[in-house]
Amino acid sequence: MSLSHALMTSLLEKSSSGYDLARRFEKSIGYFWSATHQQIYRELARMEKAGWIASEAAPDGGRTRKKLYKVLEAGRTELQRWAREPAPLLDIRDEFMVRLRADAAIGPLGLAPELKRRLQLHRTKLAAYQAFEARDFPDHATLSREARIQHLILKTGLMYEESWVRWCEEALVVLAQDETCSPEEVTAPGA
Amino acid sequence: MSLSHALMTSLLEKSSSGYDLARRFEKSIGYFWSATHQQIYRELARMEKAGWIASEAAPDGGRTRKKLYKVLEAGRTELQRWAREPAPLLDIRDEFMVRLRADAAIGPLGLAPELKRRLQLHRTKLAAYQAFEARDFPDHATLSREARIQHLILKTGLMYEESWVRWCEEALVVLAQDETCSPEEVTAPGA
DNA sequence: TGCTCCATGTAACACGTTACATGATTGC
DNA sequence: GCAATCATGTAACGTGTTACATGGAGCA
Repeated sequence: MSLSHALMTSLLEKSSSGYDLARRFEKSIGYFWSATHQQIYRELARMEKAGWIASEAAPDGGRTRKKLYKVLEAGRTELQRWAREPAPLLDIRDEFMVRLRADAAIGPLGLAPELKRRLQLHRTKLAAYQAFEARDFPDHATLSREARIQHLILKTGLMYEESWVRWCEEALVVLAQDETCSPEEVTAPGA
Repeated sequence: MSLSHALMTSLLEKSSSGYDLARRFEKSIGYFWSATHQQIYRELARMEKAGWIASEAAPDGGRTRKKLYKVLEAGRTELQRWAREPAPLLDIRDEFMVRLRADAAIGPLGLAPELKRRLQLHRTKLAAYQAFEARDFPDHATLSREARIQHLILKTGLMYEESWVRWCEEALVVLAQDETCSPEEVTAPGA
């Protein structure tokens, strides 16, 4: 997998400890790629063993156990090699689609509340991305290559959330045509 | 996880063997949810043990080893219970985004060819979905509830591929501004 | 006879998730 | 002193992936 390469990319941007990486993966990076701290520690240990990264005690005079990881030349080379490999398209694999199929197969299951919850979550995320965009990419012409690529990545999230917001709104209309009855009233046709 | 529930939903639509399910997951369902035959056999065995489904020899007079699985009442109940649980939003976790970040961090890596390949794949999928839509949902008003939900699911795929096609086209423009040099000319800034 | 497809399965491993554990530092 | 947060780790388990194995059916 590529968690190791995601971590190295993050370390190239800024040398960090496992703990810091875990927090970054919960926040900005985590909007596009999530990982638990256990995954991260495990992967850091492997990468150090492989000679891709090296750690040293944090420059705090030994007051904490904190380790600072930095990418070695071998790691940089590996990242370049890997980046040129073809990347698999991610598949959708959305559990909610399975639920919709089940709803179609065995009758109204009362999915509207869940759909509303999801719509709300997507709207929240969209607003967060729009705020990022306004803050970090205010002008259009004067950006560096690096900034333009980071903007491109952010636009993936914007595109994604915009699409889901529209889709949820449409789905609510479709479900509303049938779910005038409450979920409690549903009976299994095969029962 | 919900592979078991995806399989039960599929079995509700049509009682099948593991082999048939595997082929269906490679095709229509697999556009939204993929699974290998090993996963499927393992999951079918578990579900039979749990009393959610039952198997019998296929009605072919014992000429093949084929087993026909069908959903039991306990399985249907479980599916209804599960469908009402909140479903996690799927995260993006796209390896290509990591590659783009790496490209931004350590300089042009020659991602354009890969991007073109992905654009082509998305266009192909989009065309396939559009063909499904034209074939299965030709009119707009006279559809059953089940058909309207299945149309909704298909529209997820359409939305998804349309978005990616647009994004890839935009990304190509961004990368073209810098990748006038060939990948071979790239040197690592830190070397 | 040999090839391909049908049909099911075992085994080993990689990755992701969850629970639990440990000890130090910071702030009240 | 106590709680929260920092910081790292072990263990167990579930799921997904890959390789390999088995044997029958249909066809040239």
